[in-house]
Amino acid sequence: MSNHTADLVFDALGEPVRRRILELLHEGPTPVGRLAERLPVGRPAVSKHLRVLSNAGLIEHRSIGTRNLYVLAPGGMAVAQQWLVRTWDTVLAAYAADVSRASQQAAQQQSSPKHP
Amino acid sequence: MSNHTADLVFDALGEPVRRRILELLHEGPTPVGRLAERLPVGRPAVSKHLRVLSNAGLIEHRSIGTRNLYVLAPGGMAVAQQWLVRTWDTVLAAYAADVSRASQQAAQQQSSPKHP
DNA sequence: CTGATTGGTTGCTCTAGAGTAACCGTTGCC
DNA sequence: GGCAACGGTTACTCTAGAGCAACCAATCAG
Repeated sequence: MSNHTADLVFDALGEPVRRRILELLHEGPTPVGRLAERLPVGRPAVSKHLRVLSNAGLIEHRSIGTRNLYVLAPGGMAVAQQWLVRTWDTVLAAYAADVSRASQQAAQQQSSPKHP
Repeated sequence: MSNHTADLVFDALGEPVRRRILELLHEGPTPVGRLAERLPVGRPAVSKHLRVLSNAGLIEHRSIGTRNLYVLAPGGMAVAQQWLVRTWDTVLAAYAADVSRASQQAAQQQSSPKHP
C-alpha cells in the first residue's frame, strides 16, 4: 500500500533544511543556485535534499537547458495528510469517549490483559 | 508562533519508530511495556520516543499508579495539517484540485499527471 | 516491612546522514 | 571551437541521535 510512501514522505519532512526548501518552493519554481543562496547550506547539500524530496513525491523538477527548476508536487502532501487522518481518525471521533473511559479505568484500574 | 511547533511535530514524525508508536497508540491507550513488546526496540528507547512525541503535542500520558497510559493527542496533528496546507496552498490552487477530490478525479480517469 | 513489578533516567557506544570540497558533464553564448 | 556558468556526483569528515545495559524511584501485594 502507500505505507512505504508515507515513510518516504515523513522521512523527507523530518529534516529542517528540507522543510525550508519546501517553504522556499512555495513562492514558485526555483533553480538550485537560488535555493542555495537563501539556505545556510551549500549547493551539494541542496542537491541531496532535492533528491530526497523528489523521491518522496514532494517536488518535481523540469530541466530547462542547464537550469533545473524545482516545483512543489501535490502527491507527497496527499500521502502525508492521508496518513495523518488515518492515524488520528478514530481518535478524533472517539476522543471524548476515550478520555472519559480512561478516567473510569483509572478509577477501577482493571483490564490488564497481558501475556508473557 | 506555531512555526517552531511545526518543527517539533515534523521532527517527531521523522522517525520510523515514533510513527510506529503512533500507529500502535491508534488502537487505544497503551502502557510503555506493551509498546516495547510490539516494537523492535527496548523500553528506554520507547521512553525517549514518548518524551519527544509528548513534547511535540502528539500524545498525552496519564499516570495511573505505577502505570503510564499513553494516548494520541489531536493538537500535534492539527499543527502538522496546518503546515502542510499552508505550504501547498499555492500549489493546490495551481492544480485546482483538493486533496480528497484528487482521489475521486483520479478514479474518474482524467488525463492528469498522476503517479503511484 | 519486604519483595516484585513497572517506568524513567544516566552513561556509553555506534551508526546514519548532513555537510563540504573537489571534480566532471552539459548547456549556452561569443 | 573555446570558454564560462550552472548542476550533479563522489569521497570524505563529523556530528546528532538512536539504542542498550545498568541503576534508581515509585507503587502495590503479601
